[in-house]
Amino acid sequence: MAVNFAKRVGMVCRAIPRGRVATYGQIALLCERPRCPRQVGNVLSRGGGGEVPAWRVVNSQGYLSGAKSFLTPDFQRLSLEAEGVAVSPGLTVDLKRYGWRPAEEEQAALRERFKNEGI
DNA sequence: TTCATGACGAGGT
DNA sequence: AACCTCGCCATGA
Repeated sequence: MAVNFAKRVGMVCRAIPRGRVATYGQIALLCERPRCPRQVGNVLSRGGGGEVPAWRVVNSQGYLSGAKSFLTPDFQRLSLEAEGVAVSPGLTVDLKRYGWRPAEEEQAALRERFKNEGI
């Protein structure tokens, strides 16, 4: 494999601040794999390379598409609400309000870490 | 090694 | 709004 995708996904997810959410597509971009949002989901569903706050990842519409893959179906919703993220009855969050928007410096720092750790 | 499987996303109907 | 189709490609069996 060219790079360790799973480790990158884990690293990026751990960079998502408490109280914010990121989309699969966004994670893929930050992993420098722009066409792999689906693979991000694959990785997370298998545990995501270490301890990862996978509940902060939602789809491009803000929907908690992975909710049923956690220990219990409401684990993701409860986790998000516990850190201040409002989850609608339809199991969606407002990306405008809670979407993570990493500064360019933070994105560069992640790329640097990929390089340093050879992943 | 090949092959089926998706926690996706964009575009179309 | 609510489907449906298709391209995508890292995993694991």
